[in-house]
Amino acid sequence: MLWQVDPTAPQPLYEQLASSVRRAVADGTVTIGERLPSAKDVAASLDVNLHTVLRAYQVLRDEGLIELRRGRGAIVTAAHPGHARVASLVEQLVGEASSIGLGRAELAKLIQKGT
Amino acid sequence: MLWQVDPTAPQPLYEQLASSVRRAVADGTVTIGERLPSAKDVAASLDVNLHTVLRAYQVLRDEGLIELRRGRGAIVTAAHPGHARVASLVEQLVGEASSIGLGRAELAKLIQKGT
DNA sequence: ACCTATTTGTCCGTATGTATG
DNA sequence: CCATACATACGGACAAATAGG
Repeated sequence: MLWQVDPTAPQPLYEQLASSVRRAVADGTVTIGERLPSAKDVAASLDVNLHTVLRAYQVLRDEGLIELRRGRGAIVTAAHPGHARVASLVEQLVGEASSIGLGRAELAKLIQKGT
Repeated sequence: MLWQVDPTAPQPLYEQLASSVRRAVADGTVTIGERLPSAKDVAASLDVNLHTVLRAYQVLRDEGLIELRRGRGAIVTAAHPGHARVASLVEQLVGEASSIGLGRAELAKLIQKGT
């Protein structure tokens, strides 16, 4: 896959790295079930710090696009970044809402009304 | 406010720090508009690393509980952690959904159905 | 069952940048 | 102009989970 990083760009490196993965997933360069190269390898090949790559991976995990596990690496779990993000947010939202006593029906109303 | 950290606990330090703030907000020890002590001060007083405190603050920002700004610090923006989190998620969700062509009505249906 | 290598997770330290006051 | 405070990036160290021999 294509990794693009430009140290002079206004966006942080970790965000550029995350975008590279999102782009690759979006255009089918990498597909569900595939494993991304280890953060160490990416860092070495791009000459950026290991932590910077790990941070990008964690961003993508929070978006629901990949799954991260020690010893295993980063596995792509969704085909469309946008959909994965929405699905992830819905899941989190339903969980958090229930913890303050809001069910799906109340949530639906709340969203439809516009806060 | 009360900062509790236990290096031997299973939870990460940054999560323990975030919990301390959540607790303080929940019980009214700190209120909306108040500023949390600078990450540097917290780090020094608890003898933890600056980044660990900053990470905790960033978690709380993602939850919608505080606002972070360079030079200004961390300002509490919500009275109830749970509500802030839900509101933050709703806001993000509506935004992300619209970027993939989903409006509030479709979202509401999607949430009500249960994935 | 054991050991080793791999890979992410956390924490520490340092340096520099950027926005605020 | 200068001090404050968060943001990013680099580096190193160790822990924990996984996979494979």
